[in-house]
Amino acid sequence: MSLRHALLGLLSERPASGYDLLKRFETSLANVWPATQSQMYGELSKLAAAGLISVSAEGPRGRKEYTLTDEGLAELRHWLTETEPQRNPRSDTLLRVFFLGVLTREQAGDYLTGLMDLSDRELEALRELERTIDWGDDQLSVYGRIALEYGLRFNEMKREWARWAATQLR
Amino acid sequence: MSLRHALLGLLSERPASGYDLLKRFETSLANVWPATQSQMYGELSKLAAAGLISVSAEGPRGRKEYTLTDEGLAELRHWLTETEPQRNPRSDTLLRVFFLGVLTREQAGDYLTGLMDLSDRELEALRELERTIDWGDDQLSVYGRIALEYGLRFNEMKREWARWAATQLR
DNA sequence: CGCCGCATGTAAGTTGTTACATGATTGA
DNA sequence: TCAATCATGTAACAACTTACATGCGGCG
Repeated sequence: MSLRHALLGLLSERPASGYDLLKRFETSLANVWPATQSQMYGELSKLAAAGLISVSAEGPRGRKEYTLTDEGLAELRHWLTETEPQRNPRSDTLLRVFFLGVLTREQAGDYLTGLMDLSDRELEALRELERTIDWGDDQLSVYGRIALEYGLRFNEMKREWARWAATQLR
Repeated sequence: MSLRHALLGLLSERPASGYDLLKRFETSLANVWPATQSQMYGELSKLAAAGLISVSAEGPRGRKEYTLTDEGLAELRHWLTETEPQRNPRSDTLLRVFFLGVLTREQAGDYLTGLMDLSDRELEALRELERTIDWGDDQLSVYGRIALEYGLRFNEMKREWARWAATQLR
């Protein structure tokens, strides 16, 4: 149910079309809440039907610009303050760890060093993102940086954990 | 597609019924790959039809004990060694951070301290789990401990990040 | 003999993915 | 003019959730 809130959240900054929103998903939200084009257009229709957003302008090529309604903003605030972030996310990466026993120690070690490399690459990508983003003083910048910091710390943690785990195998 | 591999992985240790597997999901795998009863029974049927597992015994109350076949073990190894753990998981928790700007600073701070508390509680639960589990020398214990360590480090990281983020708001 | 736990299944609905389909506008 | 980008949508399928449904077996 969070795709709808992601859309409401983005629209709380400024009106946008489905296409615009898609771009935002591919950049800032890609690491947090990926969504496909297909899913987005469907969800936007539902949100409009529910009155949480409305079509505020129409442009060329059938472009529809959506604006958050008062009800939409209220729903966004309600979600943020009254509901618990719960869903403990599934982790493919970690699931595999449980079953490394069916491999040789060497193969298991390879898997763990592979994870280290993955975290390194991810860290580099996040640092690159940090450099390229135009950090202003707006709200999204403040909280965007906080989210980015999470990614940095998370990947550092994963790298060190994988390093430690590899030593455990011996 | 990983539920099937989780089932294959559990069956690689020893044969079990759907009911047995469900218990394992509720305990060891609950934090990594939650699954419902409904989903499991369906997936077991599919795995049996595909020849990756087979019914090795039938017991009272229609109990069916499944055993991993050679093909099933091969598939498990293939998954572990040849495929990339990819799906960067969605994070409800982090998504919310992006939109804290629509709240007051105080409300945003409350959210972050709420996350700290959540991590603390999770840490306590994992430490309790560490105490109660009967850690043997078997494969699953070795790798289960490694997975648990991940959980501990992850929650410590989240707690410290949330603490840091709360200070950023001032 | 009655309750609790064992044990399996189905149905309906939601969310998310992949692929297909179409067409308008703009800038080189 | 033609290619890239803008722009929206639909269909089929896979994964997951929630709720409903049923019944046997063992133990006290």
